[in-house]
Amino acid sequence: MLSERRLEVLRAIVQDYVGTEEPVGSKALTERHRLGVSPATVRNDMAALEDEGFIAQPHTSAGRIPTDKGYRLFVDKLAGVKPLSSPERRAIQNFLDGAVDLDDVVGRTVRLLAQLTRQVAVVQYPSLTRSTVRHVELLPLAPARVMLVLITDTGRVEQRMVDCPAPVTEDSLADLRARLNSRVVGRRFADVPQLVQDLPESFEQEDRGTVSTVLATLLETLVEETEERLMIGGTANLTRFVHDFPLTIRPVLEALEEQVVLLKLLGEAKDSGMTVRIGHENAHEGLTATSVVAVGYGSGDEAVAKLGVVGPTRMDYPGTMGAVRAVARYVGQILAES
Amino acid sequence: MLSERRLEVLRAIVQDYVGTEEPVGSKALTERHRLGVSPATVRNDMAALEDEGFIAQPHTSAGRIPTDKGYRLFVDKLAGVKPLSSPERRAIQNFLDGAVDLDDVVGRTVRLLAQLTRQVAVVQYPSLTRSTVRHVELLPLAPARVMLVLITDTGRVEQRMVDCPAPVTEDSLADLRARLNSRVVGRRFADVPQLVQDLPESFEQEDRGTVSTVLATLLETLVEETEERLMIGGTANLTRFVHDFPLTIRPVLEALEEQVVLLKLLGEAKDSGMTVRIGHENAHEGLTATSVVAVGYGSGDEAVAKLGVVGPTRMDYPGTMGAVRAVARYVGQILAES
DNA sequence: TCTGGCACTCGTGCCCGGTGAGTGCCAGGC
DNA sequence: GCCTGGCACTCACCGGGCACGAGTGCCAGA
Repeated sequence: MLSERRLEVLRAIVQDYVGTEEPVGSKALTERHRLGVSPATVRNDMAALEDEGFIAQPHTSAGRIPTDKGYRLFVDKLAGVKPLSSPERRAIQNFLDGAVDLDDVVGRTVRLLAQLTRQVAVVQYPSLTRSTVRHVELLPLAPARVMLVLITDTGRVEQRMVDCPAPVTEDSLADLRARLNSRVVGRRFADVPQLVQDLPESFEQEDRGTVSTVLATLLETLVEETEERLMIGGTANLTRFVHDFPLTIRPVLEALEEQVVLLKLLGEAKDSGMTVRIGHENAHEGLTATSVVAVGYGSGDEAVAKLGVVGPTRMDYPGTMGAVRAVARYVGQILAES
Repeated sequence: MLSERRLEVLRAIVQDYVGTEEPVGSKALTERHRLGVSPATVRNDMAALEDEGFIAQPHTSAGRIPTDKGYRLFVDKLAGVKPLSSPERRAIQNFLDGAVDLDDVVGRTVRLLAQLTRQVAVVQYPSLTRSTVRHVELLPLAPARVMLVLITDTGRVEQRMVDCPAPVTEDSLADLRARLNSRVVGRRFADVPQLVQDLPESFEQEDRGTVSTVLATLLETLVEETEERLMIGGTANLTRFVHDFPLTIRPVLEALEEQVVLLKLLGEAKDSGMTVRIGHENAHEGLTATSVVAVGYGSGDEAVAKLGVVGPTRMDYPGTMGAVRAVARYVGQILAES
């Protein structure tokens, strides 16, 4: 195992490199940190750290930079989560209050997170299947056309157009609405399919077609593809690193445009607690130079969705983790209030 | 006025520069185009074009590149709109069909436009005020809490939570819903404020507070700030020009993140016909190296919103204009069907 | 009015040596 | 046994000098 001092050297290297964005040498390290030993000793420690694969030098006669493995050790053992300052906390609250609907909440959260971390922010809408049903509405728009509106306890509203096989009367629609709601309100969306399974049978023959069509549409909205939505922001922050990954920016932007990739990325994060994936730990090859910090959020103790940031592996992990966690908590509160 | 041949030279310069991304010289020009004259003659023409401000040279002993004024002349007089190939048309239709709701339509449109033009695509949601009301729904979620849902003929659905001053009965809510809808359904949202102006007066004293609150919320959703929404995509295409504007990419990304800027940009476009704004014609300083091609779209003959692309001034104008126009038409069709 | 010729400009690429940051190693000291 | 100062070595980076060539403007002649 590495000695205490060597870990300290690694921590110093990570901190300096994150700050200066330049390979750090033994002399600079002893000048900027009170390690209590000479550069020569640090050099020996650095050689050892390099043997273990925690740091590397871009070329001979340059300083060292942390490897993915080095960052991993730093995040796991050496760094805590830096709590936000109280002005920052107030700013978060002020910024998130006053959102008029869920789109607004998510939009503000993305901007806030991007601004706080100065990185690319990704916020997932509350998952339908993990939310509970607040109300299901059926609106007759034309004789054989109904709009289905789903409302969750997190404020998410989804609507679908339903083309019925036959004209529907106002009365039978009201009937369906009432019976549907009595079964599903307050239940989790994930349970809805089995809760409504036998519903068509309880209707008159003539309405069964309509009921089945409506239910089919309802179930379709719960399919993963349509139920998962997200918003991203702060992509301009990618350009902050234009000098050290000028062409790496492209695959990242491309990955960010692929909702599938992002959803997978967030999906891989643990449901509870914070997940940090560093460089090559990300499966997607466009993101091997980036790290992802993600955390679940929800109105209660259970996560209904995830949010996080994407940035270069050389990021301020303690600060980023602090901001991500704090924002997730506040968003949870806002959702619980609505 | 410029002679026919000089215009031809300008056209050739624009085409070559767009293709090669490099300043074009007199010799290369005569080799690649059948101008019927020698390089020396072309040089004289180029000198004249430069005097008039249509082209410029980045430095002595380099070829010429078009100026914003040169592109302007090219777009206005020299270039047509290039119609799409029929496979492209089919691809558009296939891609846009199968959208499940408006979000999906807009999302697909953005991706489609970005892919076709290989540039950044911007699509505005149908404006509320320019759409007509299909239905207004009031859902009781709690004794003194109502969800207001607006549905437009373009398929856009907006919802707002309303906290009422007093508990509302199911009956009075139904009453309000009925009276409200009878007044506004089929009318334009822009006219709604005056249509509902005297509505509270016709209610019992005890319900007036609730009615006013609901109406106030309704009117709030029509305020410009919340009513305008848009989606962008294809930002990864910006990196295609990383070698010729490596740091210019940042202000562009920043501008794209500012919804306000984008809305203003689209707002400046003409309601009917296509608008092309080139380089410095854009007021925003982050966008002086980019051009915007925008066009209105709508389910009928009137535009309900705009869409377009943002790209470098050195873009394929005929192709881009063709793609933008075609996509706008198809989106209009899709909206009309829904 | 067009053309070929010619001198000139100047950005680009390349080589090259100096500089300095940083390293690895080693002998000596605590 | 671990730490330290000293020392030779490596090599990226920087700036100057130089050749090259694309492209131009101008002019005389057709």
